[in-house]
Amino acid sequence: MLSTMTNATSTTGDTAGGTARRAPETVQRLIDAAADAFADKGFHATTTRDIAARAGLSPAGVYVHFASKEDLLFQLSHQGHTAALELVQAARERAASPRDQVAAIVSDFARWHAEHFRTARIVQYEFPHLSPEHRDQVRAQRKQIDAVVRQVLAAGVRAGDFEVPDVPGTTLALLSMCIDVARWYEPGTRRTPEAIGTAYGELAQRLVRP
Amino acid sequence: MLSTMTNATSTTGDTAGGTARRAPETVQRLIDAAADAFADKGFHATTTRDIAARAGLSPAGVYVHFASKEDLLFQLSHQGHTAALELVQAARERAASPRDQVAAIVSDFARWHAEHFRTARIVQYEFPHLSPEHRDQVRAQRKQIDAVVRQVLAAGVRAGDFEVPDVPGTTLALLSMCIDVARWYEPGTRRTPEAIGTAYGELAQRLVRP
DNA sequence: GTCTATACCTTGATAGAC
DNA sequence: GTCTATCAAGGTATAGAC
Repeated sequence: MLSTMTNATSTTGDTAGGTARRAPETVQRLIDAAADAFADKGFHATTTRDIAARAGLSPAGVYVHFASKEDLLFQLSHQGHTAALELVQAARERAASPRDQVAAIVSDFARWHAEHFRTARIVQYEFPHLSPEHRDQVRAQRKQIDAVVRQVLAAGVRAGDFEVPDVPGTTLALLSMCIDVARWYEPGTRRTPEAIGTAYGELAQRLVRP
Repeated sequence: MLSTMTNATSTTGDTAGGTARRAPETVQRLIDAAADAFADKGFHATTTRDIAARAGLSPAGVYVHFASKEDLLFQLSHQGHTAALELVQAARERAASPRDQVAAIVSDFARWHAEHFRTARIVQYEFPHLSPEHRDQVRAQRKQIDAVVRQVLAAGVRAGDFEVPDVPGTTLALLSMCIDVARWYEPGTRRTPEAIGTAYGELAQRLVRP
């Protein structure tokens, strides 16, 4: 799937069959360090020295595992989108009716953007700083997330459970609502991530009811 | 109101009574140049050299009018938030009933985030890069926008036109929906800014109906 | 109020020993 | 696979002439 990955990072691709055996531990530590740094200061304001230090490596140590700072951002974005997609798919499978599916998906998606708001901010807002090739890959992941919601809305309309004049537009609006949580949420916000999720799930149901 | 403005930029404050007479033309040209540059590359990736060049000045010319690059970001953010607030207030005054007011506000706010998506992105997503003092000032402007929507929702509930279990939460969700337009919109998107506005206004009405 | 020139610093990334 | 040392480039901001 990630056939255009750089050599420097192809060792991360052990999700396929577990053939890779070369210590991916440092790689993940670097990704986590980058996530912290990018979340604190933004992609461009973060130095590779800072990332290396947070991971307990020398500045040069980064380049053994990643081709560039941008490559680090890509791996991080890719992991984040994968997590989000799996979350949304799991929510759909967990619920039976379109009504419950919409609530489950929106609830979990919003909650994820609150709980992981640091990662989510990078994933959503540093996207323009990816290279064109990496942007394309992430865009493909985003389309998959969008497709899940759109299909559920369409199913609900077909079943007569929903009244949605504009399915693609409403899909986008629902996802927007959740994604924007990452922008405004911070620890100590009035509501917990769980409460935000529940509230947004109910808002979604109100929006699509006939 | 902007009493804590830096000296370097206080000449911009001629909105009060028109007492300032010192060519604010170059100042605005610099702000516009910064807007273009920040939108293209982000705040931190933009160089002061680039801003100066776009405004037709030497690198040093910037510092006659602004104390720092961050100061430029603040002026730009402040102008953007002022425009957005005025837009929202105008929409409320234009409509009579809470139902029409919600539609007008959400429609215009969403449309603004599409039409001015370059400015809006800076305004919304470079916010963390403002200095603490400047962040406070912008936060105050945001609260004013939020208050307008919240009051309209509350009025609609009182009048029995709306059913909104959670007024502050729904206010936030409606604004979120609109703000996120700036993230995904780009010229050539399926729908025009006007169509997006209309669609979002209708979504808002669906969301709050009893 | 704008320029040229530049100080002074940090950046991303590489070379080569171990 | 990690280090120390370092490069070339480019960063913000200032000094001082005009």
